[in-house]
Amino acid sequence: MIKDVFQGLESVATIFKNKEVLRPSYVPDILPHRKKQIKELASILAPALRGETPSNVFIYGKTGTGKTAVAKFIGKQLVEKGKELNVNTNFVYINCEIVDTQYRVLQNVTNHFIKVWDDRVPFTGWPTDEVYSRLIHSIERTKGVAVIVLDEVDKLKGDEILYNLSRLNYDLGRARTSIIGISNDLKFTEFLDPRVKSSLGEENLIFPPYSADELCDILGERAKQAFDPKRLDGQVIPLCAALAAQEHGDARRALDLLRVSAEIAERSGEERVLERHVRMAENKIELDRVTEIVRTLPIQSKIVLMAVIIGEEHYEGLTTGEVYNIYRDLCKRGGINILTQRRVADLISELDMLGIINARIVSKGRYGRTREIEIAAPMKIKDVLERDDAMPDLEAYKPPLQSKLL
DNA sequence: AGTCCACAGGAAGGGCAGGCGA
DNA sequence: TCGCCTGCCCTTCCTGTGGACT
Repeated sequence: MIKDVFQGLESVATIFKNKEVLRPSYVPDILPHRKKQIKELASILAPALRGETPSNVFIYGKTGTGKTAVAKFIGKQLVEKGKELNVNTNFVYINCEIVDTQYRVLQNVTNHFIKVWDDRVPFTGWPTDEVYSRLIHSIERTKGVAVIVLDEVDKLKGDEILYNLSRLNYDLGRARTSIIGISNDLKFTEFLDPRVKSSLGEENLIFPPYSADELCDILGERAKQAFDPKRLDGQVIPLCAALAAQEHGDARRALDLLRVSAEIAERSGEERVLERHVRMAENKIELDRVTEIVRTLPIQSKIVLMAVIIGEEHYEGLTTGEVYNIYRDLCKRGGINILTQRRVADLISELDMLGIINARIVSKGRYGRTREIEIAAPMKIKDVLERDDAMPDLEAYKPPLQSKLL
């Protein structure tokens, strides 16, 4: 019987002073290299402080370029300034990846204005138009301006909600609203209803990716709060910044790298974070990413992937036909229906696009044209597949002999 | 030069699930 | 609740292809 498993662990010396500032959800007080965007957004929303309607804004930028941080930062300031000037300003933040239907967006926004628990709109049950009129009523009562941020707005199911929100101002009396849509998909607006498109895109803000130097500043700023300076080796921050800049200037990735590096250093009982911890963190993050992709793959793709792994262990220059033979065996063993080779070829292409395998077309002359396939991800993914309940039993499985050549 | 292999990959269409309006 | 629509997954059928072999 193990008693008190946390005994001794709670007081272990920690490298972190404040780990929370490295989390993606944290909104810093200083946003380096985003002065221009902050100024622009502030000037767009400034009319709110005079009780006038600010324009709707569409913010575009790749992940980790500070869109959300800037929006939240401005929102906080707006509400504070409003209090100072005695103007009622409200700021509602919705992440559309989590809240993705018309009803739930309306419900969330409405509930932001309702302070009494019993009066809140329930998760389900009300007709959508009733929630809408409750929202109008609630905003109306504030007699002020409400800024509604829809983060990852491209994840919304249907654009009706955008249309409804954008026409809120026509249904409101004294109160006013402004919508800020945030997306990392520039093409998103192309598919919108033209009315919504023109309404949402009154103002457009583009957030460019950070350069390696800029990421250094951002990390430095956060690191000041997160660590005691002597806990970090001088090379750690530049390395994290350089690795993240290689991707697409993603600050979130840079912060993740720094945090995971420090966690690894801490767990291995070291006093300082060193360059090699960053390298280990890079591998760990990559493995986590691939593991997650593999774990959530549909069963047929998992079996194809397993066939590739087994094939690579037994064959030289694995081809589509060989993978298909192994795949068929695995399906038979697991009692799973067998797809056609045409379909499996497409699944192989999909795995290739996900970066889990490499498949390149080669011509073997007399012996036909095919794809040569190899695993591109760490071999640990085999464990992930084997742990899957739906996978066929591989006990004592031997793939068919390599068909030709060699 | 022509043949032939082992596929790649496009096109068309069937079957099914889920969403939506009447 | 029903019928319609849409999107997705999949099959079937087909044409195209690079290079070793004849």
